[in-house]
Amino acid sequence: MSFSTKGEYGVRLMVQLGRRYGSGPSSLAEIAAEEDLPRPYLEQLVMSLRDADLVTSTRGSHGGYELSRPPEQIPMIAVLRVLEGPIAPMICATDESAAAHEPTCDRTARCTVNFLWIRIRDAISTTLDGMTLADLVPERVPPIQPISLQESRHP
Amino acid sequence: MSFSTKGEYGVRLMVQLGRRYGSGPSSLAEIAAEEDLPRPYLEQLVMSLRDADLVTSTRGSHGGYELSRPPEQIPMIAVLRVLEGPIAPMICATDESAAAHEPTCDRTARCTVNFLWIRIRDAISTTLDGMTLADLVPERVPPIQPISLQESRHP
DNA sequence: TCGAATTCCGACTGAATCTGTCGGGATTAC
DNA sequence: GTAATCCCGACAGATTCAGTCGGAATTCGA
Repeated sequence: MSFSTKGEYGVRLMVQLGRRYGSGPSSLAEIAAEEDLPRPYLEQLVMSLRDADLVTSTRGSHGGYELSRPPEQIPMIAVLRVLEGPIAPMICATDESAAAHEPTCDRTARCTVNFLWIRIRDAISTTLDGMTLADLVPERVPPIQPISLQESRHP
Repeated sequence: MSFSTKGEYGVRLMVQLGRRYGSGPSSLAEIAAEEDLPRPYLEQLVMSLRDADLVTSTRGSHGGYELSRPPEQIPMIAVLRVLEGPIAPMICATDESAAAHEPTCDRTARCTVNFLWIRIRDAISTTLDGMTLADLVPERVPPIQPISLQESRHP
């Protein structure tokens, strides 16, 4: 039972974007270097985050990615759903299609076992419900003057 | 983010053993048939459960498996740890080696991100801590007379 | 207008894990 | 002795992981 690196890398990417929120788009190369992650792999991840409207992209030179809204308004459960798929310890206990009660419990012990998966799922969901990206972005850099960057960035 | 069928099948197996607790060993073939699961696959799972001393085996004819102790004394977290490995949403957040604080947080965003994985891990752990196998074994069959079985089992 | 920087996108791949299957050996009750 | 059962290791197809690669499309700035 574990998340994959998709989840880890993707969250780290989002945290970086959270720190830079308000400074315009950041290129993937920049973030990949700072987090020491393979840029082509991050590309895959950020595309799904974009499709989910969690980040927006700007093409062309000086383009990049930025959060689609402030970190406080980005629930971590949404981030993880995009990266890792629905929070479902077992197929019978999906969180997204919670309304669609499929009667997959035809065998004897299954129904009672579902109780376990649902408890686990709910535990994760409620934990994540209370968290936004802002909780993971402690050192928020205030909108920076591009002048002060120039000297310390590329020596 | 999901458990594998190891977890599902294994738990279903344990529930079956819970229902039969007190009736002597049950053969795998019996349980596999009742739960409609591949017996050779269950063999693999039950061996690790045996190695973890959650079930005991009796070899030879009329042998089989049974719980090593009553369902009330079998915490579900122990069952899932055996079947699925340590409860760790990410490598940096293992539950078993919680004492060994490895300083894997050398990069910038990692430390803050660990906070997330640890919260998730703790949510699962505390949920599971309160559950034993007895919670999943509602219809407990009292020790059965082998005579009544004989006619209804193999017609 | 050209070139550099960037996103966009699909295809490919080696390794690992999942989900089993198979075949036989060891042990025990009858 | 024989049938039932556990024990155990090897194998294998499918899927996912964790990337890599190459190039097309877009945009900014000189």
